[in-house]
Amino acid sequence: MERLKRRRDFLRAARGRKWAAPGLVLQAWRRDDDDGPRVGFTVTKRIGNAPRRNRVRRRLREAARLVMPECAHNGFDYVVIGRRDTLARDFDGLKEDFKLALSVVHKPRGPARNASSPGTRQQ
RNA sequence: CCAGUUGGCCGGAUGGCCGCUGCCCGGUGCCUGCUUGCAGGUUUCGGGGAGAGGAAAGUCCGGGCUCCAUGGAAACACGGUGCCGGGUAAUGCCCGGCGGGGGCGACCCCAGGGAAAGUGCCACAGAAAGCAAACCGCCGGGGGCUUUGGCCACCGGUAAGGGUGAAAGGGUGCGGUAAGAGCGCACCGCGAACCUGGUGACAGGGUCGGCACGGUAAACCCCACCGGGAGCAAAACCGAAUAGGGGUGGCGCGAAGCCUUCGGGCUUCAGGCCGGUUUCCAGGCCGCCGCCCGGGUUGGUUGCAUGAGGCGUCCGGUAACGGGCGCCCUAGAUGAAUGGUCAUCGCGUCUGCUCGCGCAGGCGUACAGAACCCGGCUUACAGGCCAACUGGCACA
RNA sequence: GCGGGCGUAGCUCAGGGGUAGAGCGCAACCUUGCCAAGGUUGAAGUCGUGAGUUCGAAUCUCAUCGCCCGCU
Repeated sequence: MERLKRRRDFLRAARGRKWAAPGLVLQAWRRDDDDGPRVGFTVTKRIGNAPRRNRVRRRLREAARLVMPECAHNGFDYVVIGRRDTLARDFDGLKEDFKLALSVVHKPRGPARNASSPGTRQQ
């Protein structure tokens, strides 16, 4: 699975569809081609100090490795954003969050503006 | 056994399943080169082995390394350090000592040079805050008043007593005196030169002086010593791409020679520029200075892990540390690997049962993530281990 | 990686060794038929935290915590 490394790729994904789950936030951007899916991770300083951010990123990376081969679509760039609750979330729940977020994000168009509003149910 | 001091050490373990990043070996596909079966690069598969810390942190000091073309000398400025001796590549670090302070003690703490080089400040209170003075007092003198106890002002002598303050011009005692005073004496403190011990900081000793010299330098300052700047996103190479810039203002465009397509170019001298400033020497660069505008690259390799390295042992040294010998090689990422998950156990603590050994259950298991590399310092940290020493209690 | 700045009343800031201040805001009262404005009075502070220097520290020094900014 190819990783996103450029800042502009992250900024472009942020303009795409979003879904906030208890353990993570997913952003997706439909590219023009149909090459394999790509994924990037964002864990900000607000999450905690360096070891805590490392653990969050590693759990998200592992979840992506297990979930994406069957659920991700070609031609998409995904950005997974860590949350404070990512560490507390149990791993099976984290994988379910990921699957649900993928399915929501894949839905074509929908009511465009409130695409991210279901995420507010957490807090 | 309880309480404590100092120094050192550890920083969970095992297994199953699935993964990540380098390295080595073997196979496989592709590309390139030619010496035509080898070499190099790369894809993928299998096997082996390695993979965060005591602080990796804060970035507070000291270095290595690289660049600023480069080195030296002096002065000034700026910054830092500040008892003595030693250790070290070096330090503001470490060790040992000296002096001062704290603790019954083991032991701990101290930015600890200079206040007779100069300047500043010492609020309030107080008579007076740095130069000696005198508010209430105390004592003497002559005078006035008087209820014969004294009272009043004046002129002197004093600084013992009172009060203020953080601090009032040595302290305590005795003598002395009208009252007092280093006025005299003893002890303590202070100062000076001397002697002795020590490498030294300093300590000890007697002698003399007869008190003069308040505090503050983490106020300015003086003295001594140290310091060029930037930082691995340094820097070098390969590849790609673009450019070898343009505009504008000021100053300059000097001399000689040569060439010329008459725009100018080249050489030498003069001149200018180059470290925080100035000067000098050596050296380098070529219009100089200020402002504005524009273009390209955000790939790879090296740097990049053998180092003031670690461990063991012997020797020297009180120690920090140094030396000899032997063994070992121990992370190398770059949107950034070193993991995810499950199970069992360990450790600590609480509750219940139990005489107890134990059993069951709950909770907790820290601080924190390498980014060029070392030496220190500081800060954070669940829980635990070891050694030496101190005080107390009990027993022999 | 390198460097700089700021933490003082609810908010914005003064004060740079000697009793912590200003403006806005808040409360009470006066004024008015009522409100606003105005006036008077008042409350409100571990001066980010901890050590040190000093007789005395918001102020000077050191350490530490948090926030902000710049350069590469």
